[in-house]
Amino acid sequence: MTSQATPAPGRVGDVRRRNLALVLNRLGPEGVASRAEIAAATGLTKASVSSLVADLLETGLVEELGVTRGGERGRPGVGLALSPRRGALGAEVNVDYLAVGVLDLRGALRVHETVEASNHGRAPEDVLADLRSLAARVGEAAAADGVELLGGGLAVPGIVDTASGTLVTAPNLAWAGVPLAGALQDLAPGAPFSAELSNEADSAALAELWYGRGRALGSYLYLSGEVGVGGGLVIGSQLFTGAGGHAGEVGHVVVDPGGRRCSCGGRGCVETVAGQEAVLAAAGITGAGSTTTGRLDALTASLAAGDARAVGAVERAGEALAVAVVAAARLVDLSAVVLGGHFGILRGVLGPALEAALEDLAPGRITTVAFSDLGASAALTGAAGAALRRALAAPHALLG
Amino acid sequence: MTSQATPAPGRVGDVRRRNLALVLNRLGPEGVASRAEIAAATGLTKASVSSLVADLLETGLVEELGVTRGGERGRPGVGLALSPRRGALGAEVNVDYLAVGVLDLRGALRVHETVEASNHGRAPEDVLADLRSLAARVGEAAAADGVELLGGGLAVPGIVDTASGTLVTAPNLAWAGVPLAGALQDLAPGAPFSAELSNEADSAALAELWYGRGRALGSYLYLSGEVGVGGGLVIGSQLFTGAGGHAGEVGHVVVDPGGRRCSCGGRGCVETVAGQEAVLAAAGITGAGSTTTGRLDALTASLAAGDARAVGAVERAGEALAVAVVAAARLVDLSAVVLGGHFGILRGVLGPALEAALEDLAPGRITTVAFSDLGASAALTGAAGAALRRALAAPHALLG
DNA sequence: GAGAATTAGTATTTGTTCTGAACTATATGG
DNA sequence: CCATATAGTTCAGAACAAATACTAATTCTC
Repeated sequence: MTSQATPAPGRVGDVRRRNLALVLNRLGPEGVASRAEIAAATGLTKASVSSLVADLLETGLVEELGVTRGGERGRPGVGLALSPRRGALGAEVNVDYLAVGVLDLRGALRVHETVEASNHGRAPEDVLADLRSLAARVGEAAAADGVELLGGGLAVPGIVDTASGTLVTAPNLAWAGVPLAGALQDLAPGAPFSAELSNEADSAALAELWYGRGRALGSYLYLSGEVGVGGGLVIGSQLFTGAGGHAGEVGHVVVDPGGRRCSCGGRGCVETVAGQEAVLAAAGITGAGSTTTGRLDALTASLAAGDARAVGAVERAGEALAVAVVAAARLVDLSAVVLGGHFGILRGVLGPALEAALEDLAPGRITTVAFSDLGASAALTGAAGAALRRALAAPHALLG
Repeated sequence: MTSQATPAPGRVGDVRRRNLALVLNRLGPEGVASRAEIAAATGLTKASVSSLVADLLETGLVEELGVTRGGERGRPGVGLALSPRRGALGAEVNVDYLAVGVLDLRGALRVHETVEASNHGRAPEDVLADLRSLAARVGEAAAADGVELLGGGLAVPGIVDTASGTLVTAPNLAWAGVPLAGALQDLAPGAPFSAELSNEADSAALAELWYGRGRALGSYLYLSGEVGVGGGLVIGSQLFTGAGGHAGEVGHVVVDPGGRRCSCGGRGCVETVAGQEAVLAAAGITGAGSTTTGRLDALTASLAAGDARAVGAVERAGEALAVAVVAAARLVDLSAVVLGGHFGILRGVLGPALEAALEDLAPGRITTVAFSDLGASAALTGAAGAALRRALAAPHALLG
């Protein structure tokens, strides 16, 4: 829910909490700054910044780097930066694999391990047991590398209830109503911030914002091509979750009111044209005795060979995506799109088709069409990054 | 822009500013409360509430009502309520009329005056001169009625830049790049809060939220049928302005990728099917020698007579709107729509067509389709209401 | 190379604001 | 008339940032 929650009364201590986070966020993007620079940038006095930084050093989130040479006159400042000795664990349960990684506060993915496994229809408890042991192994590797975990995050391909840690429904895993609170607790045991559950497309969209193509954009629609078509809306450098908490569901925007029935019960949805199954079927690639990965490889081979049927199928997918992108552009006033997931491998044909359709449907409206370069670690990076930001937003929780 | 602006440092005084607004908002919806009730509801101590209320009484925004009888034991509380002696002026410049009204803090429209005039293509300075004298007359009437103005707002049918008070473009008025800062200053001269410029559909959407059908909803898409099709997104009881500040532009969402070229340069936009001109043309109602109002009357007459061509035109408009509404439902996770403006007079045919199309395209997704009952004063009510809320959010500005 | 200039960071006092506890004020009920 | 209950006020105490005056460390200039 986006609505303003409980009307918490303002207390005197809130001021310090806010200023701690303010100073910390100054350190975030730039990397290094001195107390004096922070004072100038935030409007706080040097005295206040000194006091706040002392607390932040105590939390372990920040460390001093020693004197920074400016070549100018006067006493040199002491460099301050986010500590690479603190991090968060990000995990992803997907249809074809499990993945866990540890991201430190400087943005480096310090450990990263993937286990290939077909999880569709598998019992959740079995998958979660595998995830638990993988997370333990990665967590130990991170500890050996000197990274202490602040929290964690788990991204899943389905609709989630973050508050309760429940996976409401994940058609591609054939899971529904799976309580994951226990699995979340085991991701980063003993960490000061609790792990949260998130949707995979949302996490990937955030990974783009913090570590990928979105850094330069600030506001964009992220499109994730997996089995379905997922989406995440980033508005003003923040994930926009909408009225009910599940915004950005691009897969079921209607692009052809007279079109085919969709599995959602609707008609003419994006997924009926640009979903993986729809594209493969339209390209004439049958599923007989082949894995999803194998069929996608066949599709890229057909595209490379210039097969007209395959090219046409991907072009139609691009046109369908364009209709949905224009809807987003009009409704939430966006001008950029970032494409990730399997859309990346279709880039050569999909990109031009999408751009051409956008020019036809709404000339000049969309000014940026970018493809992700984060690859398969996007979702876990986003989940871990979100955990780090929860810590950066509440540093006071780490103080005695 | 939705992005976080300047990183203002937290000061001790911020706490009081926030708590003043917190207490004031407790008074808002309910109407009456005692200091003790406010303390219990907000979590502030009785001592703090007493001190805050003393300041609020000084601002004139709040007044004591005398002892409230509870019939229970103990000392009775003193009722507190927003003062009906403070209000804001709302104004609207539209194609066919000028309108100005004064809304008080209790939500009553105390004065309201409309001047019919065809403003299309008229010189802005002439229209604004008329507006100025109308606002002066209404302002004096309000003063005579004991209402002191806190601020004002002006709603216009076009794209606005609120920060600079500029009307960027208003095709239906044939205006572009009109600086309105001067006109805004003259709306409520001497008022402590400066008047702001807003888009008409956005203001109408807010009027629904605060005084209309939106009170029970909290999140919805408002659709305004004027010459064009405008929209306003309300998410979590707040107007959502999107990445660039102009969200909710429903009129140019693509509903028919193979459809007609639109005046915007795009193709198959909502307005090419559900815009006033498109509907009238499809209904076979020619424009020869008749005003817009006259042609709309002819359309309603045809509908009442069951004319197949007119009914079909409105039904197709409903189907086009449904595609856009589903896009909004998916992208920002909404489940309610409120229709206003000229859509109200088409209600009998448009409502069922829209609902049927919604059931076909996305069964169960939209649970509420409501029509506005605020009539022609919606936009000015929203503009005035926004001015009142600016005052309620910053009561400290009224203290010495 | 000594002192002036300049910038970084710290210590101390002051004013604002909330909290908590004790207190006064005003009602109901027996 | 007194016990009880609720409303509201007063006052000391703690937390906090601002303002001011200070110390620390470096470069520039003569």
